[in-house]
Amino acid sequence: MGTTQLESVPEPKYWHLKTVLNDALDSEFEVGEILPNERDLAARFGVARATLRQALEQLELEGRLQRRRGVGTTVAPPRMGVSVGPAAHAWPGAGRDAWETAGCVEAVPAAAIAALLGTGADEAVHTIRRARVMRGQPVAAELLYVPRSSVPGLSADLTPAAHAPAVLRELHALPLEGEDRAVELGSARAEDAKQLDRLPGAPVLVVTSRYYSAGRVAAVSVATYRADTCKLTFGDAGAFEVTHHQEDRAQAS
Amino acid sequence: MGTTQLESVPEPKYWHLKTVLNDALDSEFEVGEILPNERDLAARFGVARATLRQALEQLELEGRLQRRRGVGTTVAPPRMGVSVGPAAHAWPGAGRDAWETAGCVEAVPAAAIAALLGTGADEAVHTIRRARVMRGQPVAAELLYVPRSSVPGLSADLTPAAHAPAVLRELHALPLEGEDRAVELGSARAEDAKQLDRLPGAPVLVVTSRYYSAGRVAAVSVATYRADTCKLTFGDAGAFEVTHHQEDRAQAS
DNA sequence: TAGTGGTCTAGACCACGAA
DNA sequence: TCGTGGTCTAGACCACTAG
Repeated sequence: MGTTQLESVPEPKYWHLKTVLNDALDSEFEVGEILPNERDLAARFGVARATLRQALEQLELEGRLQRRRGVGTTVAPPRMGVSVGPAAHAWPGAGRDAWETAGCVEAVPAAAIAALLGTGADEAVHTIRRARVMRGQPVAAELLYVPRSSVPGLSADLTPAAHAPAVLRELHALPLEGEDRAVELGSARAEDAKQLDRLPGAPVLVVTSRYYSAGRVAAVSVATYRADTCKLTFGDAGAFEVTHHQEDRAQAS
Repeated sequence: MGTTQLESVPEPKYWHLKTVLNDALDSEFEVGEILPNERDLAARFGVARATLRQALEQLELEGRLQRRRGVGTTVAPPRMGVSVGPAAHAWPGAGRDAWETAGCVEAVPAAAIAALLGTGADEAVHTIRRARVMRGQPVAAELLYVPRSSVPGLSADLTPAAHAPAVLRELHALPLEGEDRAVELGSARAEDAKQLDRLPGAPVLVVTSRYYSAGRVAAVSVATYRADTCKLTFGDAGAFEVTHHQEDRAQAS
């Protein structure tokens, strides 16, 4: 036939639904506004609830929606730009960063962490758990590993409350020579999820950083950022001022 | 009662299933090996196929599995470390990077891109579509936006084949003063998905870069990386040599 | 207690890839 | 043609939040 193909690859329902909802969010809803519940929405669009949920899941992954059990689905604000350095080479937690220390223990890290640190397989290191907070929301859960050899001046007996601050103080006194970073997609484990106020399995951006001093790795940080609410920024120039909504429209066009 | 709670928060089946499968992948399967099909696996674990798929989806998101329609589910190799600069300040595509130009047009970009570039809302810019290939696999689809004012020396009439190389040549001749970067989670649109050999909606890491020259934004790049197969690396030090499997075990411990 | 999202089931059909 | 993963349905029950 001489006619053009109408739809050689028929679009899945949930994909079309996602587009429709995305447009509706731009034109008919305000940030923070609550959507109709899933059963009503599914009925309104004439699909099964599971199909609707497939569309909602994608929109949540893209940071357009926020869903909370027992509450409802709300329109998410634009993603927060979160600087993850290297902003004028600095030790983690130095400066006026909103990091909150949640605890500190000395423990043998996982094999992969020990490999990054260059420590022995059975060597205990200072392990500091921290939370990063922006605009009153937790955005990241971090585990900071500091070998004992990096902070030799540490006094032997410390109260739990004094432990983390003392390690950080010693660490910040070292000359920082360089840093390394890697970013990959992961899913939140139970402990991190709790700290991030999300369910286990929520998508996160895992940032693994190595800090160098005296030609060695002086510390390693594994920080898991909420992928739905955060946009990680790198580099020395100013933060991107474009809003998330504009970027979405850019992608859609 | 004086007994401790057994499970105040009962673990979802798919979550437990994911753990079991993850361990099995480490101990009983080789990279590239094909798993039993979903119907058999579901029956073996005594769950519905949808529940099994929920576990498989998470494992695929974490880069442990690769699923292809009509073929089957295979054990994925460790994620590739992909450098996304700033590696000795360089224009995109300079050096021996495995970028393949797919096309080039002059078009008015989306409003968000125009805002990043600082161009007028109706101003056409050179738009180059490229693919980044590593180890024979496509890892990223990129759109590179170059305003006409950044490459004033460009001859007016160019054949389509000569267009992109000419723009890149002019761009690389400029002095690069700095760069900006942001990383966020997104889902692949149809065009990018095709280029990445994935289905639309596949999770991607969107890297937005601004390149500065003469105090202005000389080019903007929006690159979407396959989130399942890529680990983005930043910084000047050598690449992380830890394998993905080790990292997974580190997370799990 | 009522209403929300989260989990789970047992089916069905479709699109794709390989033989 | 056959087996695979991808989509979709119409239910059900559970966990959580708020009033």
